[in-house]
Amino acid sequence: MPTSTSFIHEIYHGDSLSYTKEEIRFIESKYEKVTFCKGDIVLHANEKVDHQYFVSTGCLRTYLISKSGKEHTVQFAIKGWWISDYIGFFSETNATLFIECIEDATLYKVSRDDVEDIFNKVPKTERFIRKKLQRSFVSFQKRILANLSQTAKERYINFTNDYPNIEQFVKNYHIASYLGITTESLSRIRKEIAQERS
Amino acid sequence: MPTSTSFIHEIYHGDSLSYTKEEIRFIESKYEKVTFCKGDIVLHANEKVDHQYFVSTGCLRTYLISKSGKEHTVQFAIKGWWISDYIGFFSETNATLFIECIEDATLYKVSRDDVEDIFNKVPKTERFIRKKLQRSFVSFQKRILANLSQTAKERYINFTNDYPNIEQFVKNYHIASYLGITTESLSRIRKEIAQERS
DNA sequence: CGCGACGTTGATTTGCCTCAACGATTGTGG
DNA sequence: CCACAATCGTTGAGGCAAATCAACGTCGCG
Repeated sequence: MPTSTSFIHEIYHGDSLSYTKEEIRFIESKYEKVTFCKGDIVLHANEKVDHQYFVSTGCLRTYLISKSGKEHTVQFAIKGWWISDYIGFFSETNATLFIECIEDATLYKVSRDDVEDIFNKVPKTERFIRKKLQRSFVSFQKRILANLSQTAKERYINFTNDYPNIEQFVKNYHIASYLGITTESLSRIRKEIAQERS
Repeated sequence: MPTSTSFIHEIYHGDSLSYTKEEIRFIESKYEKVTFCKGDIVLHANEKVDHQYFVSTGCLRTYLISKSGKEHTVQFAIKGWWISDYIGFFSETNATLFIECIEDATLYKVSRDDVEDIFNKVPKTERFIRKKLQRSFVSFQKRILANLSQTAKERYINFTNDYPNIEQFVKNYHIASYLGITTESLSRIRKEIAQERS
């Protein structure tokens, strides 16, 4: 591999624009490679949220701990996805979520300020990021619709269909907390589905 | 008012950038003013979604009709908000939602293609729109968290606190379908809250 | 091995839904 | 100006999906 193939190509993969070596060097200087182990907490609730993370390998999730002490998973992220507490990151408030590493991970982190610097120095990145934002927007809209209009069983089936690559990494109690049900209920749903297949 | 004060200033209100007269004329040419009456359906499910709408006056909502025939409200929009079926608008698929006018409204509509044209001709608008997107993103994230972690009663109380300006326009059955409960349940919740205040 | 993490199963409770009937309010035509 | 219907919200009775609480397998690992 030539040295010109930078991790930046992985992050900006799918961007139709091409970047000069200088632009790549600049962008590269703003990202920091970090690694985490299964079980590590990348960000704690109430901390300042200054970074977002691009996932190169591994798996992470964000979750809320509600007043009653229960966990509610907001997002999973695997290879090629971004993750952060986006409420905190975008509105510059302290975190409400935890970011947890659930499978040994290699990430590229970038701060909010550096994202802005990149937009200013290499404006064409802004379009790419806007389109990414739009796609995320679409999937969150779909999630809201699913929560409003589907039963727990339907949501589980759709989850396994939509994210087979995530299912293999995560525990059932992660999925339950993503679907908004208890582990016991998910267990019964899984049993029901297994029986239907016989 | 000088003629240089265009409706564009209303739409791009809060944008710190200033625009030349020519830029404003160009952007203006891409927007079309439209009016709707209470009860009008601005967009039907299964239609192509080519436009988004900026609300100048009035009130609208988007909703899904699920297989079981029930309505689920995704979004309300009043003065200063944008509305569309953003799943369809961003992913260029047919609408899954209806857009309904629930209070006589004046809107400025703009097509997906014209939005792109504006970005190309007046690139500085892209940043403003991206920031708007980020703010929407935050509120949808909060909605997902609320649905996952709060009771119907908590969600109702938070809704009335967060959107007092919307509450005055909409019927209780609109709110119920936004919160993901039935009108009967909302009625009982309201009764309970009223009793607590005595 | 023995312990802890994870998943399952059963019994019971509960929050919300469903179905049905009944006010209250508003708008409309005779 | 009243009669009437339509729309919207409320109330009650009964049912159901999922939560809660508790106990018990099972697997992997120090």
